[in-house]
Amino acid sequence: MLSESRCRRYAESVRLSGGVEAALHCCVVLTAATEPVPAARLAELHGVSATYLAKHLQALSRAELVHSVQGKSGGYVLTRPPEEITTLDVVEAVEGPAPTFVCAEIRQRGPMAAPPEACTAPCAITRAMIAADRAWRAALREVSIADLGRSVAQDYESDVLGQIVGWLAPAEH
Amino acid sequence: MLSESRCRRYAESVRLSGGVEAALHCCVVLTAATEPVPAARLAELHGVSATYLAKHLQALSRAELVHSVQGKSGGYVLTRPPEEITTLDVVEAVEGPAPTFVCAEIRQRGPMAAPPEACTAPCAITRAMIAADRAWRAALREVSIADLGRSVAQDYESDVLGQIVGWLAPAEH
DNA sequence: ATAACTCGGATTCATAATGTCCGAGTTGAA
DNA sequence: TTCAACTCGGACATTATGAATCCGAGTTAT
Ligand code: FES
Ligand code: FES
Repeated sequence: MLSESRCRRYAESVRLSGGVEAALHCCVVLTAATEPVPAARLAELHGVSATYLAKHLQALSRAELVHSVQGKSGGYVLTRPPEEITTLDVVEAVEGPAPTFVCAEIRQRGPMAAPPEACTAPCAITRAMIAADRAWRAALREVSIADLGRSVAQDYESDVLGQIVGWLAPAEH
Repeated sequence: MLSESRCRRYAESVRLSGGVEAALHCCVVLTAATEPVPAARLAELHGVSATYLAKHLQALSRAELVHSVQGKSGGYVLTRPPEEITTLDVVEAVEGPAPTFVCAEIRQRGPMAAPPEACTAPCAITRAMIAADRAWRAALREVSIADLGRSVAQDYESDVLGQIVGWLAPAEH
């Protein structure tokens, strides 16, 4: 459908799901919105599949980051002020709380297996991975949705968010 | 085959491939080894599929982390002293150099798309993700394979690495 | 010279992410 | 009060990616 042939050579496994990008962009938009925004409208705005984006918004809803308003003029609204929603919150909501590294306890397999009673503490390798994981999450926790909104505003001269909100509201109904 | 039903509920996408764990354990073992170790032997030691582990060792070989010695008593040897091989080197070799987050340029899609000429710099969201990615890699870079070996030695009283090397060498041949 | 043992890349299979659908619930207006 | 339209919510196919496998090329010790 799309002509894009975005060379996706990169494809081993550390990559995090594409839905994260959409979810974050949606959150930034919601930062500026004053009324509930339907998922369909957000999808049209971003040019992505409506049903698929809905799936991710549901994840945000489950994580209590956004509140869903049903009914005729319903949609999604942020539950907390944007300063209190971190990028990490969104990422964990969409990607799940899984750690980047899961130890399969390799050390307990094979002929030289370590006895289970010696494996109360995590393996040294696991510890290193967990430390890195913590660093990653800490960095994401430093940035709030509000920060992202401000950065976007600075990037473009014009008041992009304002324009977008304007486009959202009147919408031929 | 294996009775383990290791509940793998965690399954969204940030998780990094299981091969990393095996590769790192192999590197730690190679730290102590004095002679080339065949992939098959490493696989047996860890109780994992030989052919699959070979795949990952090849990745390490391509990344110039280990040198492959062919022939009758060949195998793998570390190319550099273990102090100069970081955990990050191994992870990148196995998982590929892909960043954790790839921006699909959502901002350039849809009715309110930003014009391409305004998108020379990466999106604010991308910047945040890149920063977190840097933090993650920095943490992994801090730990060398030699460090891991030392930590393992401290964890267990007995000289595990020595025992393993002993098991590797004589091996009914 | 031979034979055995090594790695190397190309191939197949299974899992999980992507993308989609229709039904339940709620709101707003007539 | 009734109705109708619009919303979200979870359950369902499809496709891409990772996991696991195989056999062939090359090298070395005998
Ligand atoms: S046993 Fe899993 S990382 Fe060492
Ligand atoms: S356009 Fe890709 S992260 Fe903003």
